[in-house]
Amino acid sequence: MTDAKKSKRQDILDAAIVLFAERGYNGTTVPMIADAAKVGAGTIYRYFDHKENLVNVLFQEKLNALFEQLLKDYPTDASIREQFHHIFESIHHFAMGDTHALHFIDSHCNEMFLTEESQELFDSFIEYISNVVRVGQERGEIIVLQTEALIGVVYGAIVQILKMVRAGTIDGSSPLMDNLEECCWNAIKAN
Amino acid sequence: MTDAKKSKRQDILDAAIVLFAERGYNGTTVPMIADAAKVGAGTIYRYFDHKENLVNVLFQEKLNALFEQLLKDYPTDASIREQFHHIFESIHHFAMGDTHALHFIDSHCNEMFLTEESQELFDSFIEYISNVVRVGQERGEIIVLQTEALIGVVYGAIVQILKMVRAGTIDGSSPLMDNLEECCWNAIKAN
Amino acid sequence: MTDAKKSKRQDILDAAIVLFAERGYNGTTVPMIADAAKVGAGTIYRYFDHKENLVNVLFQEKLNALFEQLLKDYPTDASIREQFHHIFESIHHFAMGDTHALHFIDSHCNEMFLTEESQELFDSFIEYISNVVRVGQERGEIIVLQTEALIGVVYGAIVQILKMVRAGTIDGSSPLMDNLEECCWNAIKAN
Amino acid sequence: MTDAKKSKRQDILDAAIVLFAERGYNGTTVPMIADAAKVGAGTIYRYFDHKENLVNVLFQEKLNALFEQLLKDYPTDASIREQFHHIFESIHHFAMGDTHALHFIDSHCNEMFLTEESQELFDSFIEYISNVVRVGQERGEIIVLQTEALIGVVYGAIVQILKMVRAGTIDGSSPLMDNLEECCWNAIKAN
DNA sequence: TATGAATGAGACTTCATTCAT
DNA sequence: CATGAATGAAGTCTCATTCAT
Repeated sequence: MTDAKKSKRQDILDAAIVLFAERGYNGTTVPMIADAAKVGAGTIYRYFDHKENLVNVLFQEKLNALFEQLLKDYPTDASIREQFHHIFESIHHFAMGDTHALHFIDSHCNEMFLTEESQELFDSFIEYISNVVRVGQERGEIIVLQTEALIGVVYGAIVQILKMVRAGTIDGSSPLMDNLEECCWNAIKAN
Repeated sequence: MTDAKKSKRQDILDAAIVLFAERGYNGTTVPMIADAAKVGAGTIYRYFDHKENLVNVLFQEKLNALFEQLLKDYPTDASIREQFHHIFESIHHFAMGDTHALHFIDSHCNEMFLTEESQELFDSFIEYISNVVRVGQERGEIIVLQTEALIGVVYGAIVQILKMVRAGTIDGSSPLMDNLEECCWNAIKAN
Repeated sequence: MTDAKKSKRQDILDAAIVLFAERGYNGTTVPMIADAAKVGAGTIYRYFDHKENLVNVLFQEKLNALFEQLLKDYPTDASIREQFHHIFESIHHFAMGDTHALHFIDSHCNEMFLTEESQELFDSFIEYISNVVRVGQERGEIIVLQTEALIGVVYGAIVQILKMVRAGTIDGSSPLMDNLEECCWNAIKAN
Repeated sequence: MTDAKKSKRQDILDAAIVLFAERGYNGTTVPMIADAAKVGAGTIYRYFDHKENLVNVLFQEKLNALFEQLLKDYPTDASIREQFHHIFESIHHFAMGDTHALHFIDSHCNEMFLTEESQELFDSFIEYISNVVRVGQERGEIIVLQTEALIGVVYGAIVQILKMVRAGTIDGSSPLMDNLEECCWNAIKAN
């Protein structure tokens, strides 16, 4: 009771993301979630139509949170390098604050149980970054190669780094992360 | 009988890897595999003790194949840049020849149903590349940062690129891939 | 709801013992039990970990009930003949009250799926009777032959008689049963 | 090869009876039998239509063997006591020569997979002994009680004794067995 | 004749979902 | 609202039986 009484709905989401991140959607049972959330199994169905609904709600909420983080104080008028810094830092900050969210998003973003809405949201997230890359290419700050490919390089690198932070393989604090940001930038910067 | 007489065991493995890559281990049922392999469900159990055994055999076979590809004509005495080229090209070549294998490996390498043997094989694969990075750092060809982190950057980038090739988002042929190799190298090269 | 609200657990046990007694453990399927108990197949697994657990619980419950019957009003200080009467009557009474229990116990007491606990319970039951025989031998009331063999004679005879009562071959009411008790006693009495 | 090369059919029967006696019909798989008999699983189906056929053939062969043993040198004109001796000895001898047969017969004689023919054969075996008891009752050598009940006492006792011999609990050699025969006789003799 | 790989029906068991309390 | 007992469809796995060799 120290922490107030968050709504059951939130308890369920909080329990589910940990399990989905660790065991995957199909490896996680509804009773597992209920136990972890300390609610009855039936209660989950008061808040979510079914398991697929739950995972989609979770996916969208987390992606929206990441998106929000990204848009917060976005340096629209800054150089692409500075925008890149903001993006990297936003994702990093997001992953630090919500240990399982980024891994959950990445490991579920291609699953067939995602609704069109979920997929579109993910696409729009990628698209947002793509635009930055495209502008960077136009401005000569970023190497001119197929945009999607560059996104892949950077997205893949960042997500992998943060997975390793989550796993404890590497440390997620500033000095190293700043250097890794530089690495990622070096991968796509012009020249 | 027109085409050949591949063993049923291979039919099963071939069918399973596609399904595991597309739907994940837990999202794939044994009857699905049997149907795709055009064998009876019971036949699968002649060749594999259980589903977990099947996924582990597959994981190890594919990882060994990747490893072989990597070791084939490995330029031990070349510069780290040339070794990096060989590694990138090997993985690329492997992914081109076996569409689902790399994605299967990457999406299952942290699952709890992998046996110790499977995990150790994966670790030894990562370790092999780590050593290259380490030597590169000693020789001043690669930036000096925590080795694991650099591996993460490069591994994440490569795998993500090849996932996108598999998905058809980007084209896996030479000119682009050579450039992407350069991008990855730029991420970790000294200076 | 007219009749009472026995617990599902008891419904399952009641259905299972009939089937196990009639068809044996391996000849009885879980769906058979579920149908007979008028519950869903899954319900059985709320109360019992697996089929083996169910048969062991049943074995121990019935054996404990028989043991209780045996110990109830046990004439510790009476003659061995009187103790024998009590034993015979207890088993008879038990078999009359629970048609399938004795046959179930006898036909499953050597099966490999019984846990050590189940086997020990059965052994302790036999041991209890053995002690009576031993004392009878010491007191000169019972013939001096290997105790186990005498137990076999009497146990085999009683169980077979009660199987035949169950099958309807013979009638389980007093006059005949009293005579059969005398027969069994005659088999082992001294002189 | 020391022992000649018995027919495969016999190998199968020999392997099957051991397994049926130890694990029951339903607890024994056809591959188990094939392995124990050192034949291919398919071979079993050359000699027996199906598993049920096998168990019925076995049941009838063993019962016929027991019957033969019983009829061999049967002392038709002797006293009932002497006939009883012959019966007891025959069964004992049969059980000694074929370790698993009696237990197999007893533990399968009420199963639902027995054909009518098998059941009738068993009934005729019991009937044969019943007639002896009946004559004994008429002659005043055996107590006058429902014949079936007396059969039950004696049959139950004998079978249980021989099960215990098979299990090694008691020793099946002469001095003890003669005494146990006397016990069984005492159970049913007149006065 | 003998084999054992192959099959698929059916066994045991799990789990998403419902519903009486 | 919340629960968790109950359900049965569906999953994993076994095994009696067939059939190409």
